Amino acid sequence: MVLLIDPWDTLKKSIAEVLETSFKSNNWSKPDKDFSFYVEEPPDSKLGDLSSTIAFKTAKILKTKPMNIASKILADYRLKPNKLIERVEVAAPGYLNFYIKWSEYSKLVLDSILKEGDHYGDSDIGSGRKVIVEHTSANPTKPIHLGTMRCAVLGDITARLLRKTGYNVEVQNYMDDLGRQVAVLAWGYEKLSGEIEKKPEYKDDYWLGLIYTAAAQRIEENPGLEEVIKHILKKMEEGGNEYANLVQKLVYMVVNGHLETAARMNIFYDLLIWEKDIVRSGLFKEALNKMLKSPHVYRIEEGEDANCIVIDMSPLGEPYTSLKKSYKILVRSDGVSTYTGKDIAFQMWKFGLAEADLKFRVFGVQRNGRVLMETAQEGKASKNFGYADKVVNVIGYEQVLPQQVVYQALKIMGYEEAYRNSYHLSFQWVWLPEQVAFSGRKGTWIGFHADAVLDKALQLALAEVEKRNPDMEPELKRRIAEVIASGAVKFYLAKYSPEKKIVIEWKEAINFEGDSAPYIQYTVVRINSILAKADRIGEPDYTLLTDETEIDIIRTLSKFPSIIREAAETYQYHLIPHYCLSLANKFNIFYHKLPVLKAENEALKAARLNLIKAVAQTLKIGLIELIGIDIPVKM
RNA sequence: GGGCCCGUAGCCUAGCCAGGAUAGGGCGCUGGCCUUCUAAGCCAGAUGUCGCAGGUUCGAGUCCUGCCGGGCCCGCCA
Repeated sequence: MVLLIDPWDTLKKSIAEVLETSFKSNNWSKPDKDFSFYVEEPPDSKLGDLSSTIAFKTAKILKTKPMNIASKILADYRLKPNKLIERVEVAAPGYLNFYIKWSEYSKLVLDSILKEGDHYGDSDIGSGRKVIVEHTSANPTKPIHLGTMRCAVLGDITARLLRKTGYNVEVQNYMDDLGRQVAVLAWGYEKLSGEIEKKPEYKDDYWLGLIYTAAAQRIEENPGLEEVIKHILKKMEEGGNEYANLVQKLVYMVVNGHLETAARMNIFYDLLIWEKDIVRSGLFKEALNKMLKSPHVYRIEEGEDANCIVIDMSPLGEPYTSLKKSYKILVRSDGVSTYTGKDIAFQMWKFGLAEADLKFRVFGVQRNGRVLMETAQEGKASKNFGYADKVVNVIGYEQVLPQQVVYQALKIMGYEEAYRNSYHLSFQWVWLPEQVAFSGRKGTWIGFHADAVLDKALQLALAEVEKRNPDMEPELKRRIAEVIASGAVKFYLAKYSPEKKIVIEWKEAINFEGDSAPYIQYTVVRINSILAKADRIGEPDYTLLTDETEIDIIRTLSKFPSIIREAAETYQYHLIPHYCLSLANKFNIFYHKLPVLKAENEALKAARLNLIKAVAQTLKIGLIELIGIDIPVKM
């Protein structure tokens, strides 16, 4: 049984109780919302640790001045004090300020954290339900660039956070191996691989990316080549021929490159899904038959869209009724499904609403020791994949409407539950300096693909490690530099709110100071170094932790479970990086002010040792477990 | 034409969903702190019409309306 301790929430609830008790005993009419809604944090801890503005909000209904209401609540509180609250004050023009009894609360917080260990912050919100997180899903024609990497990072943190909150998580990476782009790559490989030489230092995905970009440009200049591409596409669809085999080979080369890059950032997957297998599995046909049972899915008989099968979105009202056509085409007049159609079918499969004849086999073992599976016609059927209770698709913001269409389609077809449990985690793309967009075709990715950024970061990190630890053995230096470099880049992509566009700035992307992963890593390394010097921790007396820097740490520590829950429930994953920064900062302030090993007495020393141990432990959960950034042994 | 997202100091950003007390960080800048637990750190300082204009409210960065600037979406493309 997982312990579910949330000290901050406990505190807020007990204050809500104070409010509720007073309202009841005065026979005041209840406010609109739950009492805990009226418990907030004052801007400055001098004004209390928690406060309430309930007196303002109910003044009108109760026909009394806020000051009177607040005073009455205070008087009622005094009749029935709470053991976690030191005192309550009323401040003009009607604030209620609550001061925590730190001698009690600190012990509660630190005891629970040390007892729970790595499980601090765990919850059972998911109660074992299955969630599928799809992310990355990059075109397999070039290496992953920073934009795609942002998608991967957001998806990775989503998966980690959902695991922490009690979900059974399956991470999928969807690969379009039938699209025009791979046909272009195949053509380029045939015609240009002599011209664009593979140098030994090139990774496969980088080399093929160069070929793809050159090929795309060549084809753009020679419209006549379009026919050749069409021919390749046809062969690919037929399968079992030279082109189909070539494409498979190339796509595997690229995807292996993607996986290697992702692994550098501690990002791993459970299942690779090939579009080719989806198409051949009969999934779409099966799903379409189910869709056609809905009165809102039908074939158009006349007009410009004659012979198309469409889904009528008009029952949903705005914004669909104001589209040019209030329906979406699922099957073209030539019988081929559209992207939207396929996407609806795929989403149905994720929820187990269409089973399809999908087969699976082992793709390989990842660096973290976990097996990666892939769909394959030669594989075996399995019920381990799909059948999700909840689906999170991490996809760019430009697909907001298409994704909405997919989810709404589920609703229209009567899959209300699936509709409600579908979430599109959208994010803005990463832009190159000078606001240039990433483009595979134009080759703007060259030099800004994730590997290049990581390599550049590694170089800089190595120089820093060298400067600080000249005598360290080279292999260790390199390992430490790698952890610092990849951590810095991953953190950079994780710390911004997803709807914010990122324009790459080298100084920010490869930053080892300030709001960065190395700042947090350094903090943990620092704590570990102190802990290593302490032979044994005696009997702590937490009531001695009275300095504001100590109190501030305990306060922040105690909020961790609440932050995790909020991040997971509202999909605001950047809350985690920000929390880690804030906790690290609070420790560093304390560190510069007060001694640990040379504390005035043994009981205080033990209390401080446990305090910093709790900080290190919490930062490790945040950084390693939730963001997927390792911490070096030394810095 | 309809819709979505962003606009907070020279630069980057949190806070906006659930309105509250002097708008938090970081980079850069100025000045301090390593014979004392790792200076990738800490302290002090300067820098703000929270895009603009109205409105709602006892109270607006936060809610509503209109506008401006930037990005995006509205296909028998994916």
